[in-house]
Amino acid sequence: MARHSNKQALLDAGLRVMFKHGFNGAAVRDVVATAGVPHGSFTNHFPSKEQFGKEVLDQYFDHVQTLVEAALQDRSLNPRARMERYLDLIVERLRADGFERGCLIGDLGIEMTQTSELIRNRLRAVFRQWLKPFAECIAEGQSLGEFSSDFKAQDIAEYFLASWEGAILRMKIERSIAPLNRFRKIFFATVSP
Amino acid sequence: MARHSNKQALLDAGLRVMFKHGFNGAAVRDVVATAGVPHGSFTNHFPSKEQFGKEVLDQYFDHVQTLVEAALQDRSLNPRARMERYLDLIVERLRADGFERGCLIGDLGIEMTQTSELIRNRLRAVFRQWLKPFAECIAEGQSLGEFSSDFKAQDIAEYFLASWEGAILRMKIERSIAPLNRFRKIFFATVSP
DNA sequence: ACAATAAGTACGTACGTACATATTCTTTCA
DNA sequence: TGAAAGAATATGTACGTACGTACTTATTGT
Repeated sequence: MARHSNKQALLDAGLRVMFKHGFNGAAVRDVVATAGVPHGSFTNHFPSKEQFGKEVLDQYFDHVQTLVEAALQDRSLNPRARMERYLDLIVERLRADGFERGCLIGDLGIEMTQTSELIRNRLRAVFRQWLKPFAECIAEGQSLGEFSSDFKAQDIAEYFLASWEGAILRMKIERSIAPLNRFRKIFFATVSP
Repeated sequence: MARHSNKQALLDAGLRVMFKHGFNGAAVRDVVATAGVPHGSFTNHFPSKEQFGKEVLDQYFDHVQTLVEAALQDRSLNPRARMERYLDLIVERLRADGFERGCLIGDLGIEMTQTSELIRNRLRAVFRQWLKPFAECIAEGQSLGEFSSDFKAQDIAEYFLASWEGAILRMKIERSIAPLNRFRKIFFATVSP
């Protein structure tokens, strides 16, 4: 497969178009035009638009995981600072998009859970995998006294990611960084021991 | 206007169809079929699908506001108990839908902020109005020592509603009440003084 | 009488997908 | 090593359906 195959171009374009118009609003014709590839390539590589969406999600989550690793595996930082670092990385990207785009995981979670079991099940697996390093990080933080031990580390991680998605939602509506900063400030202050 | 005019039937059906398929996935034909009214009624009452979506949102928010008032104006309860009561009322409705439907405000916030300034601006106004009674309730709770005074009441209210939307998002993916309960438990425990 | 609502149909376009064919890449064996 | 065979990818077009909206005429209510 070539370095920049049509399939890869379609996945990249799909991410961009789905970010802007959502899954239902992302027409296959828009995607192939954005990718600059002929129409037939879509049919060749993807049996359906639903499967295409699932693969776009997979690729997006791969990218998210590189950010998670970059932040949470930085042993030069304490657990809490690692999580703040993760938010830094995400905010950097959200700012680059003018706070117009959010998170594809949240976008598909809102739009597709009632119409595609394929994507809903993938999202469930994504969350499970996404949470794991955060739960571990928080558990370590608890043993260092950085996080309250009133709750299970897993529960705090779930609360953290879900609330973060809520903050991004509000960010999209306001097109402002304020909801993100508010979340950071209150979350870290309130989950301290 | 009759008690059950076609316009009202369309708004009701629109809410149902948009809950299931989102705005882009809600075809006008599906809406009129669900409403059991002829096709022309849609054109008569709404200049565009976008305007229709905005009116569906308005009506939905009217309903949300009745729940806010029912809970937050119950002076027999303390501020914190009033907010828990609000969550009770919402959870009751979410459970009735098998945790498949979420909140239309969040749904449109994810799907429409990049494609409809009409709806985005309406959502901004909705949030402003939605927050107000919560900020007042929290301020009262702060004076009673029920909420931490480390943050402005307004900021806690924003954090509360945004994080709640995040919990609903996760609920939709998992089709489970767990994310809602987790939010309640951790939020109220952590924003205590 | 007039305005508002109801109703049916039709238009031009956009949709996801199917399909036939051409080209490129990979594997296999003399 | 090199050519033939087979698989994967590339490409253009066409199909049947669904889309949002416009338009004309009827009915109701004041």
